[in-house]
Amino acid sequence: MIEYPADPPVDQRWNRRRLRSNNEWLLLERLRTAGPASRAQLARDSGLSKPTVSAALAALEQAGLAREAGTVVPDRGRTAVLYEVDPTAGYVLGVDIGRAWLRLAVADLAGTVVAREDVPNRGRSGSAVAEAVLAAAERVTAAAGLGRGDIVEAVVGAPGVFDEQTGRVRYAVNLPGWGRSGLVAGMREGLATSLTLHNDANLAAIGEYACGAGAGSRLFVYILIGTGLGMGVVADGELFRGAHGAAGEIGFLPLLTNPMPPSAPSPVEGAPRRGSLEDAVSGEAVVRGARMLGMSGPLSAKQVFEAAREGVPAAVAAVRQEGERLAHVVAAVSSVLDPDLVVLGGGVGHSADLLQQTVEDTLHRLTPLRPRVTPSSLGDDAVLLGAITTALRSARPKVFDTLTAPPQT
Amino acid sequence: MIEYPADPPVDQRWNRRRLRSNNEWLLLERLRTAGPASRAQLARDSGLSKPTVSAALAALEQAGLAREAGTVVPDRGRTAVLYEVDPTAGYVLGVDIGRAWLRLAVADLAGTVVAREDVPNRGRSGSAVAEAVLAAAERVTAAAGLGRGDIVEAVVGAPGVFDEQTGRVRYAVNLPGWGRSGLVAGMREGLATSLTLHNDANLAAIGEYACGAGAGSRLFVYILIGTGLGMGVVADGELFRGAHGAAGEIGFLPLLTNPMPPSAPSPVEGAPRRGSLEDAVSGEAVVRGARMLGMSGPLSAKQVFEAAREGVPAAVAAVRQEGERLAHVVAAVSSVLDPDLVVLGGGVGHSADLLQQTVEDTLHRLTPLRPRVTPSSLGDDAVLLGAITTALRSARPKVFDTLTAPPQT
DNA sequence: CGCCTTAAGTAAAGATACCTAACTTAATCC
DNA sequence: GGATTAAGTTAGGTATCTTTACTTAAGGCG
Repeated sequence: MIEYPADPPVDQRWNRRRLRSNNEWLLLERLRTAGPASRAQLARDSGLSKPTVSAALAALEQAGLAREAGTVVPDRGRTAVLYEVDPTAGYVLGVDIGRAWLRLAVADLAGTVVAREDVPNRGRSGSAVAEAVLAAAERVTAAAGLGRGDIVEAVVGAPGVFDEQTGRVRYAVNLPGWGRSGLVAGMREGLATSLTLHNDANLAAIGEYACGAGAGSRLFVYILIGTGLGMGVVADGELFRGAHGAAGEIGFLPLLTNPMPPSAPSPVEGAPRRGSLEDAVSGEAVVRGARMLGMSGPLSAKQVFEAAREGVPAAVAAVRQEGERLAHVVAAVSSVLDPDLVVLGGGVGHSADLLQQTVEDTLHRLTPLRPRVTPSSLGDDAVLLGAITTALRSARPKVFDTLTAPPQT
Repeated sequence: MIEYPADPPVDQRWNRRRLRSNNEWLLLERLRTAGPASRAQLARDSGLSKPTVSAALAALEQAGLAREAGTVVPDRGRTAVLYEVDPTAGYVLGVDIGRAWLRLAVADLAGTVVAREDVPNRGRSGSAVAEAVLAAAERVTAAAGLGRGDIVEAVVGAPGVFDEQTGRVRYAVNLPGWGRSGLVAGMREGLATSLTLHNDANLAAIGEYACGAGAGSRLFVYILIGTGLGMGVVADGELFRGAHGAAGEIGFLPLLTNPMPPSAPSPVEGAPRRGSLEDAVSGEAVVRGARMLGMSGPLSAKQVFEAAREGVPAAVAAVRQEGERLAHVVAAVSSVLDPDLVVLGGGVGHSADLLQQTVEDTLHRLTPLRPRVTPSSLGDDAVLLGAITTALRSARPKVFDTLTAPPQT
């Protein structure tokens, strides 16, 4: 690292000096994904020679990145010493800023959650949310027995599209004041770590892909139906962002769905556009539909679904209509992206079992490109787990670089 | 290559033995993308030392992959010897199977077309097309002064989605008999090279991205509007395929467009589904729209556009309606993918200048996510150039591996 | 119990490909 | 014609990997 210019050219990564480091990284990744293994085992699997593996593992152990993990006695021959990744080499913070709840969790490098806190969030405005996040982050870090410096990376999920250039959040329809500039910068400063803000539907997609119903899918789509309507796309394990990070903002799809009168005009800044798909498919639309079909009294989407489960005809019909509308969304998305799996999540997604049949039947009518459609398996934790997964992705190489860097003079 | 197992594990690519080879590859790529350069220049740019670069270039020249390209006299100092990629180290074949024309071209490794042939194709059925392709490939290869063995890679573009597993083409709506099994295998055998079949809209997208209007776009969408309706998506320079290679089959979008009566029932196998978007937006729909608005006589889409250019009111109105329908397509695609550029190509795309204003105005009404929309710049050659680009991509590493492989005993 | 077999792990020697430093070559400038 | 500058080469040194051969530690067996 010393003999090369400060800003090494691209080719530099191929240089011999990095070969050692690269092999160490590959061995560490192998340990992480394939579990504990002996040095001889690693040598066989990686194609490296035994002496090389021994040397690399000694260096990794020295750096605090790997550790011994017991021994195993083979059928014949000498006892093998197993090694595993040391998950305590670094920690990450995940935050889910939802309309009703703030959820925070600290996880170690293996992804194990070591502390968690859920805080009610209803009614808070932009800057109050940012302050509440900072306070809760402080508490949850302490609860994990950690200090600030132990958090290598923080990832925050929230509605809207964050624009790195202006430092503002766009399309954050359901969180008043969240679009204000400087909020993210403030949080970043307060946490004193690398912090990134992501769209909640995108993180939920990653969460569901990494630890939920989406595992192993080649092209995975997560549709978040709740207060608003969002979508996250994971292609070959990578989040699909689009040119401006706004991929999946399907609230603006001009679709041919069954008739649904627009919501009443609203003076609230940033409320869903009347007549938009978001307005026609989100939770509140289910309520409107049920009212049109004759239900009365104070209603929530949840109550409509419960009534449908009990067989109340108007509720059943309202749910069927919602299923048909959703099928149009799935059909549109499928014809563009060709996913093999669509997961329905969010408030309405919780009742996806009620919707599934209608969605599948309608889909059959609409298009020959029909992906599998299933309900979310992580429920309300999808965003939080996605935030942790995303944070781990950037934290792991960062920790590796830090701990294997040559000692400074 | 000899000391390692036949099927080397993943990590193997990091081994020292491959370091040399990798650096040679990187230097070659640098020569290819940044043009001729001296060895000292390459050393500065790549971060490798002068002796290493000299040795690598000697090996590349020996292998026939690079060659001297004149000299240059700097302001002061010794004359530098320039090197460039040797484009004659291998050739590729690109084929565009269109409804009206077969287009074939042979290009060298630099992408320069060295022979080309266009053959009328109207009225041929599946197996006749395959035979015509083989015969024309034979002729065009000979015209380039090459034999079979010189063609390293062939890429064929055609409508429909090719399924590697069954060996059949699906959704090839406008090419009767093209869905028959074994056609691709037959062509592969007849050409005696590695041959792959790709969707025509996908290849056109790659062509337009690599050498046309899409250059430099982060997320680029090409919409092919002609006999049918297709789309290709290029994200960060890579084609986006979807889980089953059917991404971009937007003929099945359930969209809310202005009214357009479905085409007359057709007994032809595989004709566009009546009432589908494909049926409502493709070239033939423009004709139907014009008839509804009062135009009569034998009409083609081209003629309607020409009439609109001359100001015939019914034609102008028909074109405006087509523009509105297209805007819905662009709006839907944009809300899912968030592209920064949409290029309109194919027969209708040729008249994109007439459509552009309407598309932009309608888009404005529909959504805040508005990508740039421009007409194709390659016209009818987009598919062919995309095929060549795709073929080059796999041919280049293949040629490199072949020519740098250690001599067999 | 000691010896054989087997497999894990280590030590020493050899190979490769890189870097640095110093040199040679070839051009311009004065 | 010599100084200067930059291209390219030669020679020597170093890091990292592989190979080969060895040591260590376990179980099986006569």
